[in-house]
Amino acid sequence: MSTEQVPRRRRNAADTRQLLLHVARLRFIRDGYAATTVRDIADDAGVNVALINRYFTSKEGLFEACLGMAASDINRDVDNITLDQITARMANKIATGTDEGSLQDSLMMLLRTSGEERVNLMRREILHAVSEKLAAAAGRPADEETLLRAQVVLATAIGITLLRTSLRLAPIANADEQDLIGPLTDVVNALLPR
Amino acid sequence: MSTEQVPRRRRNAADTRQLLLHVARLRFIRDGYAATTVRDIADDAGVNVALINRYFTSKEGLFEACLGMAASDINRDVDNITLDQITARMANKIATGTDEGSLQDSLMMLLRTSGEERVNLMRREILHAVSEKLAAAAGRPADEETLLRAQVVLATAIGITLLRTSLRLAPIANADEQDLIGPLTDVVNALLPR
DNA sequence: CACAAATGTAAATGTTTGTTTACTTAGGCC
DNA sequence: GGCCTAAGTAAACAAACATTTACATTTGTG
Repeated sequence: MSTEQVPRRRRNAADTRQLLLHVARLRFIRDGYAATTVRDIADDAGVNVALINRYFTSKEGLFEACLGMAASDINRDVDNITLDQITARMANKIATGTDEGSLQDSLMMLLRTSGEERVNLMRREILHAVSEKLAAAAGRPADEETLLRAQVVLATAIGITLLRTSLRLAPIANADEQDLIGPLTDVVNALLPR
Repeated sequence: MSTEQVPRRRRNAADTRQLLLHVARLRFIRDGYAATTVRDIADDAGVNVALINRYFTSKEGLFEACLGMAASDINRDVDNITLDQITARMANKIATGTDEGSLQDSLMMLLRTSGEERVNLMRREILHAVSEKLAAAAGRPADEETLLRAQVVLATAIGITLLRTSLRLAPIANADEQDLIGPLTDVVNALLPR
């Protein structure tokens, strides 16, 4: 049996910064901002606590950086999306496991709050952009009602993600892509008919 | 101008207990478990911190009591509900402001976690019961797919509540009962066709 | 009215928190 | 190859935290 020694990482600021981002994101998503301690994060990364303040000035700064990552990931997912793709991509991205930058992760990250008002504004802007892209995919004039309906689609995605990852409620938590695609198709077609 | 002195409440264990429950629920819903301090709660109630431990043994105990309240409230809301009522009641209960025991409050409370596994089990049981009642309202045999579809309805309610109360995302955050009833009807009919 | 139990408070306790400081170690460049 | 800067660490810091203890006040009752 190997000694499970992590292959001793060489000193590299960029790599360490990235590593901290990665493990912090997982913690923030799973436990939330307040319940996550900077020592938790540092231990996960196998580095000293002080590095968090060195690279991100504060716990808050690290959180904002994680939020920025989630924003990029989720924007990439919904960019130039078409109405036909919404259902399939939602089912796929939601059902697919929690790998780095998955839609589930990004959505959960967007639900986390640090209490800072600036962060709340960021979250609102990101989600507003997402719902506008969904509304645009519907192809209809971007009126208030279309936007509202797009946000209900978004709400469904968020709710499903919550029930699956945070609450682990059966059977939806164990549903695979194939199980989800039917209900999701019905919801999207009902909310954003072509 | 009056001195704004709160009408000095007489000593009464039951009343104080209830008062603590009330203000704690609001805090837990708004700020989450970890971000809420027992001093916040005690100050809101205008009583000494030690009373929390006296009446609920711990912060955790107080949280569980709040969760129990939310469970009762939400069960009352979905008990014996019929398919026709789901849409109207969802739209009404979601749109209606955040008064004591509102559906929005109960749902938000169910999303809060203290980290304790026992609490996670409670939340899962409550939501499972809710989704079973929704499935029962659909009138169809209680197979897995009906339950899954009922949980997607629940997910939509949760998502909308989150977007409204926690993220305050416009325009869904400002939508009134009349604005919501259309999209909600479409979603419920699509997921649980009669 | 007195007194005992119930209700409430103030203050102290020991952790845990995020952050800072002073120090050590590794790595690239002339 | 020595050296200077970048990268990382250990230890200490004060503030905030949940909880406990010891004490005060109110309230119902004989």
